[in-house]
Amino acid sequence: MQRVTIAQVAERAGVSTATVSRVLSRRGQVSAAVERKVRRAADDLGYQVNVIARALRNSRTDTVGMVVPSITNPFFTSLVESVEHALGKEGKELFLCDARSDPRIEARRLASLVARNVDGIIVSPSHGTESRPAVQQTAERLPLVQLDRFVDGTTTDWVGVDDVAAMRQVMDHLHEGGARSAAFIGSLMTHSSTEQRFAGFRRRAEELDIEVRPDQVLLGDYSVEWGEAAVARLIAEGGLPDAIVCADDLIALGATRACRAHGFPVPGKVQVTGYDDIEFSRLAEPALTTVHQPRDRIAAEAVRLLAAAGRTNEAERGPHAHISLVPTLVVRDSTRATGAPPEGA
Amino acid sequence: MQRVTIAQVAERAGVSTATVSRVLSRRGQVSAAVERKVRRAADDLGYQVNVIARALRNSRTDTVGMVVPSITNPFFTSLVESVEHALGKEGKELFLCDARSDPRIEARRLASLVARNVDGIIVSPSHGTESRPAVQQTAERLPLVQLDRFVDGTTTDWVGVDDVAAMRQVMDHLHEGGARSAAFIGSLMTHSSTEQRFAGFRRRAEELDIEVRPDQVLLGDYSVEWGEAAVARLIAEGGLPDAIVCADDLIALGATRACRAHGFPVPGKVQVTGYDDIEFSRLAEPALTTVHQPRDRIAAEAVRLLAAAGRTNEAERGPHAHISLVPTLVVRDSTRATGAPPEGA
DNA sequence: CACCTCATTGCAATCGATTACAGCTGGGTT
DNA sequence: AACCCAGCTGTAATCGATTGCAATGAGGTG
Repeated sequence: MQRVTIAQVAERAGVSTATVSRVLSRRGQVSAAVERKVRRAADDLGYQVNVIARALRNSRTDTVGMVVPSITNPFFTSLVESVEHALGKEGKELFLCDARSDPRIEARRLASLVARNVDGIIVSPSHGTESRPAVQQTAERLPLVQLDRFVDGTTTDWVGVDDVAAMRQVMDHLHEGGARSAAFIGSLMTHSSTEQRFAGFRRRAEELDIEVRPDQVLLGDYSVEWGEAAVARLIAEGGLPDAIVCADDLIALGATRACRAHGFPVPGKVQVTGYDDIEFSRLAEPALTTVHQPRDRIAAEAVRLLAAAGRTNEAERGPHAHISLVPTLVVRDSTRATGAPPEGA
Repeated sequence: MQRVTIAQVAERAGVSTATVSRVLSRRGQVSAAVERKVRRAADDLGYQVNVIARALRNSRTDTVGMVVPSITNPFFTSLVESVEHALGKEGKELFLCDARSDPRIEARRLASLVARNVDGIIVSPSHGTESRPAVQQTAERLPLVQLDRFVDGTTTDWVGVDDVAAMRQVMDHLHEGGARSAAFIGSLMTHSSTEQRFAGFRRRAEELDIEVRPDQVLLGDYSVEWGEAAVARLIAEGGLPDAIVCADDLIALGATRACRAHGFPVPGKVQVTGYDDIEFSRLAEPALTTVHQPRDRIAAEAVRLLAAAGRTNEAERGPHAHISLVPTLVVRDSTRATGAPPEGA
């Protein structure tokens, strides 16, 4: 395996390894005749550079590492796709790791990426505080950009959306649809995204005079199951409010399902909103009103920041950037059109 | 970045690099006192091996590469998750690549994995024939296992499910539900999976005397959109059969949606089945009857084959294994319970 | 006391590609 | 004719970890 080395190509072409390297990496001057001989030999032998050896010598791998909390969450997979696309344009490749929402696994992955000499790391941290040591240490060694979520109290580049602004749009829309009370279903506050989204939710609710009962703020995790369970609890403990605002689409999908299963039509009896605009939010019954994140743009900015960090010397690296993009509300069928009151109200 | 080398640890501990290496990789004999000194020094400096350098020397990277047609297809992401899990137990890591369903990108990814000296490759080829050269060449250099799909006429290890047996179960179930005619919606026959599934479909349909009109076999790609479009075409060109058998869940999700949108209740007027049992098949309305693939088992077998291939010398590698697991039918609400005739029949 | 054994430890080569530096060659200058 | 220069090519050092071989020294034996 991987038998053909530059030395063999050199021998076959009757030149030195230096010359072969110069031809194959297009650096330095080589006469046309020799170049032809070398290329010929390389093709004949099926030569392929050994990226490992090159990386050791250059301490550059043209590879970027990415760590996400869960590869089965469609939001992250589409983010990964966008990142890979953006990197492709720069001739870089992506090394993807799944942290399984566990800061310890996450720390191992980060360490392993550092050991692999990736040129930079893009991470969406699993935990708002427990991810800190690993992320911080990693950022001291390599260019690192946090994506979507971020760790409390770290100073690294970050790209994401303005959750507060998004929630403002959501609440305004629900209010127009007649909602005067609302529940919030999110993950534990250990993710910055839930924290931000909840903050935006609460602030605008107050401003619009939408009632939020403290026992109707339910925190679990980003999953369909949790959405279902949370709604079951709401129903058991005093009934549903006019609207249920969910911190992501998976939760919203589960919540919608549970509402309907318990005989509360959506959006007839209760409006439901999601967040992320994953593909299935469009397919759900009813199609989900949600917040669309500009994934390609987020990815592009992240890649740009990494590239910039890679070029400048570590010591003179400037202040870190926090890039916050504005997401857009996608109105579908799980909320009511303007002004319609709740059924039977 | 990555500043601490074995030499620095050696200096700090007052020993040679050889000794440090022996301590840190637990090989060879080292006195307890020296071992302590070395570990102490390594910890103090925050030493981490440079995997690149080690890989160059050992020509082993403890990394397995995986190439899938599309990372946004939930079936593949859950397969990836299973593979990563299985590899974790062996102390290996996964390098994941997305081929975007393009054999050319796929070829590039494979080449890059070879160049990166991965220990083995797991690939679900994008195309039944065009993927051949790249897969074949790669398999000559490295242990390689094809997963789920395979390339026509290649001799490598393969792990997947028995599509024909699965389709047999599907057809039997539909037949019991009263179906006497059926359509098939799949991807182009360029994927072995569609090919196999269609073969199983057709064979059992014949045996059960279920009518399959040639113009009701529609081939596009694995996507929700195609499922919707295909059903629209069926309706436009002569109406729906008793059952629609789809080559994967995404198609089935789209098909179901389109049926309902055009006023054909599922399973009332038409039964629909999927394949893969992705998470959203359970959440769809109605929940999808589908074929569950034993993903963990598939992944475990693939990893086992790779490990075995890695141990034996390439030359004396035995015959290649084709491991075919039996999937199970998951009956949900998009098909009819035993014996019920179509509505209005 | 001479000699042997065996556990430790160090030296230096090695993996494969890159590149600073030096050497060579042929043509152009004065 | 002596000298320069530019363009090409080769030699050898380098990246960091591993490991065969040799050296060292402590302890044991006769």
